Amino acid sequence: MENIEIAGVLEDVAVLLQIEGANPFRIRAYQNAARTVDEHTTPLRLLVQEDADLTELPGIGKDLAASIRELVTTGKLMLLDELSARIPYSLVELTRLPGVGPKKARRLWEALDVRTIDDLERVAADGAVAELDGFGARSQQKILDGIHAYRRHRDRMSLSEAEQHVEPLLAYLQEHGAVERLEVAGSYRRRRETIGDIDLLAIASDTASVMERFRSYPQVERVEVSGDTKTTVVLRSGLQVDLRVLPAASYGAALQYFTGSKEHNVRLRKRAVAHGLTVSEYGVFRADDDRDAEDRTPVAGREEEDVYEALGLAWIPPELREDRGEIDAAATGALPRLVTLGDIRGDLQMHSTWSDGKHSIEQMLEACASRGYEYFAITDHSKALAMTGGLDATRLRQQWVEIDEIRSRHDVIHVLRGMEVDILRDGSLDLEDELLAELDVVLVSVHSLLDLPAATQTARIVAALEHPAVNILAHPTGRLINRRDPMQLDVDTVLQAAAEHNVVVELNAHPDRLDLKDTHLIRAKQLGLRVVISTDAHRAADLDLMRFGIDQARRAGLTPDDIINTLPLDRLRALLGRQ
DNA sequence: GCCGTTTTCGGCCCGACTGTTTTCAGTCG
Repeated sequence: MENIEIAGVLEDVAVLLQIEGANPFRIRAYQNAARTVDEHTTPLRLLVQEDADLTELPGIGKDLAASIRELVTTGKLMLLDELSARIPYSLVELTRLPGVGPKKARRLWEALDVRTIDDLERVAADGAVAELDGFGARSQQKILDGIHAYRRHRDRMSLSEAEQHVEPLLAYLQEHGAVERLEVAGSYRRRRETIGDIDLLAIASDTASVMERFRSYPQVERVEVSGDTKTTVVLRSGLQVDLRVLPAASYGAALQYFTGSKEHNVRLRKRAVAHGLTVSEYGVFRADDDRDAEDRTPVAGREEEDVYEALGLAWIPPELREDRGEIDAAATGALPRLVTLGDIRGDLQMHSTWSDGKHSIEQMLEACASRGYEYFAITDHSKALAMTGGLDATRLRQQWVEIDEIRSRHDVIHVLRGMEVDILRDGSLDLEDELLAELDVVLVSVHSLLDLPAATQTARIVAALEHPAVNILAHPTGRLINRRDPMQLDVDTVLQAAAEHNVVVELNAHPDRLDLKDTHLIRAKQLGLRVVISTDAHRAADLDLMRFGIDQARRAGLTPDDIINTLPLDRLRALLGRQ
């Protein structure tokens, strides 16, 4: 059982406990444990095998350690069986509908025998929900709308897609004269790979007219909530957007609060309490200040930096705000100097017309040069990927002739001879050793047989990494966000093999891939691995996707030193030299 | 159910909005 599955079971237990009306702190303990498990970079099943002490993990005590052990060894959890004997397990899914929480799920079940979303849709359509105490016609309609939306938008939107909806909205709001300041907070600002909804914050001289303009945005499909300080709309794209208009004195506190994450904020508030302070979206206040809210004088709140400073912390970049140790680092001056787009000196994965790229090597060179790069690698596919026009030995040598000719005409930017070589079924490489030895940079990756069993897939990739010519493992898990799950793979074993054989792991910057993901990159860094951020461009414009890779790298706390394509060419070449 | 530079018991983060309430519960972030 993988960590994500264990975490899922613990989350379900928490929901069932909520429906049952259990002690809220016990519920929170399960939620916290689920998160710890989900974020843990090594599979807990390995720790269980080694008989490691699970109570060393944050939020895991004696009972939860035993539960995890039970899940890993038996695949089941007695507690869950007991709970689902009393409450239908399917009520858990019901609580994922907007407006339906544990209490309402229970009421619907007890009064109307609703167990599934389909049940709920039927009784709501019949009008039975509106008759229940605590429900009405509006909440019944909201439930029906929620079911519709749930089925339509089960997946979170990718960050890049969300940007395409948010940027025009920002421009539209900025045009309004009353808007003095406007920013996106939430997971969008933290640059998470997918976005649930959008949190906008604004300072405005005339709140009501800004809210009116927001509600009138042409892309608004419906208005969910509209009050003095907050309006929520749903755009035609299905994206929910909240706008909060705030006084300038609390803007920084609100920006901090609504940027989150929730876990980061919980940790921050606990720290505040320990310092005799209290933090809310209105500011930092002294805990002993018991005047009415509007009479209190904030210690800080106007700027986000002030909020952190009041708590004895350096300002923390939003990408790090996931409660993964960043608050301690900010307290001790140990925050990493995160990589930026400006640190990048080249791009080490892209395709040309020699295989499935849309532009010639010369055109890619011009595009890289215009982005200020010192070098780039042409890494067309190998022959196993016939559908992409993958290169065999003969055509690869022909490509090198063209590269040599191009090199002779350009001395500002350097072209590296590379290839994205397919890893075959048995872990061998799709190119002869003599040619591999003549390449400047060798990427290997899996494009076929993505559904092998985990042990087989892991062994296949590890075997490829053992080949002495390999420099980079490209898009290691093969996932496509919201479209294709990662390969069944023991990522930790693969990373350890990469470390052992001096192979660099790729952070594929394409927003549909972002592979490796942030937690994997954190683990890679722990193992001392180096990372390359590459766009995998198939056309010149794709080179601009680099920034999504930078976002993801920053979320993992990576610095320029962790990333090989921040190196100047001579040091990069030395690093890529045969091991 | 977890946790401990006051603690092994007694805490555990905070506020807005909605709908159905006639003073507030539930949900959400």
